[in-house]
Amino acid sequence: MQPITAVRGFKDILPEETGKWQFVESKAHEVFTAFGFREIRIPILEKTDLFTRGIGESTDIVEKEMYTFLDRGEEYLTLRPEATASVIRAYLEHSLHAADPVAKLYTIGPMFRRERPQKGRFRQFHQIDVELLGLEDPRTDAEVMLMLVHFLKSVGLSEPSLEMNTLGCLSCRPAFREAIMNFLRGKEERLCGDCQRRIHTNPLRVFDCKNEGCAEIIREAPQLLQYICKDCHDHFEQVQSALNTFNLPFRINTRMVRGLDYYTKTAFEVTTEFLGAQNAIVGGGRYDGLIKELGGPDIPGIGFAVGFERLIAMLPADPASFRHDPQLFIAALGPEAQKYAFPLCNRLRMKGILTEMDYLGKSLKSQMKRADKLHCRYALILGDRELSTGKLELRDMGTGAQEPIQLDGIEETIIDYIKAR
RNA sequence: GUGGGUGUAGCUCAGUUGGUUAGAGUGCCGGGUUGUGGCCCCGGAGGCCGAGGGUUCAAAUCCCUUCACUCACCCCA
Repeated sequence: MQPITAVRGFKDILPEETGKWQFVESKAHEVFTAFGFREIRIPILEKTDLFTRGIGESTDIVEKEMYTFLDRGEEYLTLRPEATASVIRAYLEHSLHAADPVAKLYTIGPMFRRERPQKGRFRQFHQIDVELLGLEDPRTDAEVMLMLVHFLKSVGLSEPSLEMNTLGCLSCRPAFREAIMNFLRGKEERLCGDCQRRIHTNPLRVFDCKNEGCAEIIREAPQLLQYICKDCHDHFEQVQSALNTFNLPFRINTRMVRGLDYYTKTAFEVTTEFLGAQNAIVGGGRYDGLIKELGGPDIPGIGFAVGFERLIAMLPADPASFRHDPQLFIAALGPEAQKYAFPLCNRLRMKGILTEMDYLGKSLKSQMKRADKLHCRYALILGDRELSTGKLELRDMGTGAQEPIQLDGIEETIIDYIKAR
C-alpha cells in the first residue's frame, strides 16, 4: 500500500520552521498595529465572481490558475488566489465604509494558485496582506511603503530594494494602451511569441519581457509618463517627495507592470536576487477603481502582499531566537524520584517554565544526553540519594557547573535561577 | 501548459565495463563498570535501490512507460 502524500505544491510547515513563521507573524502584528492597522480574518473560499470581477477576466490568475469547482451543482466557488478582493468584499458586506470612511486592515493566510511549482512558488502559499481603504492622499502611498520597509527590516532583511512606478489611472491609461498598440503594430514578427499574444491581451506586459529582442523594441516605445494625466503626474511626484522626507531609498522602474488589472497610479515591488526566478517578495499598489468595480461606492485604496514563504527563505538559517528550547530538564532516577518529578515538571510548566523529563526510566547518562540534544539550559538531577538528603543537583548545561539546591522551595529556586540568566 | 535535471537507509549521498548477503557519513537506540551531556571508540536497528513492464544466465546499473520531486520558461507574492 502506497502511503498517502500531500497534494502537489502543498507543503507541510514542520516544527523546525514554525518558529520563524511565528516570529514573522509577531513582527507583522507589532509593526502594523503601531501604524494603526487592524487584523481582519476572512474565508478561504469565495464565490468565483468575486475574483473574475476583481482581478480581471483576462489575467492568467483567473484564466488558468484558480481552484474553482461547482458546489453541489449550485454555484461556482473558488479557493482564493489573493486576498484583496476578499478584504474589500468583507469591507462592503459589513458596511465598514459607513462606520468609518477610512479602514486600515491586514490579514495573514494561505492563497491558492494552480501553477507549476518551483523555487519560491507553491500552489498553496501564504501572504501577509495589507489594505488601506478610503484615502487617496499620496502621503498614504508613501506611508504604506515606509511601513512595509520598516517591517521587512524588523524581521531581519538588511536593505530591502524598493522599486516603484506609476501605472496611470482609468482616464489616462486607455490612451497609453492605444499608443502602445499602435507602436507595436507592424513590429509583430520581431517580437517573441508571447509578446505577439500580449499585444492583444495586455500590451503593457511587453515592457517587462525578458527577451532581448523585445526589450530593444520596447526601448523606443512611448513612455507612460508622456501620456499620463496631470492628476496622476502630480500624485507620482508627491509620493516621491513624501518618500524622500523619510530618506527611504527607492528606484523608479518604468518597466514595472502589475499582473492584476485593478492597479492604478502607484505600483511598487520589493525584489531579491536570492530566490532565482521568483524574485518578487512583495507586490503592491493603488487600486482606486476596484471598490466601485465590486459594487461599492467610489472609494480609493492601496495595499500590498508579502510572499510569506519567500520572506522566510531570506531569513538566516536557525538563530536561537526562533527556537523555544526547554529551560529545564528533570533527570529523575528510580520510581520514587519519578513520583516527585512528574508533578514538579508540570507545576513548573504552568508557571511558564519550559520543562521536560523522561518517561522511559532511562539511565542518567541517557537522560543527560537527551537534555543536551534538546538544548536545555539546566538539568535537575533527582535520585533517591537527593531525596533522602533533601539536596538536589542543578547543572548548568552550558558551563557544566553544578551546584546543590534545597528540596524545600525548589520551584521558587528554579524560577529564580532561570530568571537570573 | 512546455522544456531540462534527479529519484538508493529518517537526512545528505557513494555504488566501477550489468556479476554473490547494497555501502558511507549523519541521525536514532545501546555500550565503553557503581548516578552526569557535548569529543572519541565499539555495537545495533533501519532499504521492494520511486512504481510497473521489458532485455539478460544475472539489473540499483541497459531499454520503455508512469509517478514524484526539482529547476527554468510562463506567471506572480
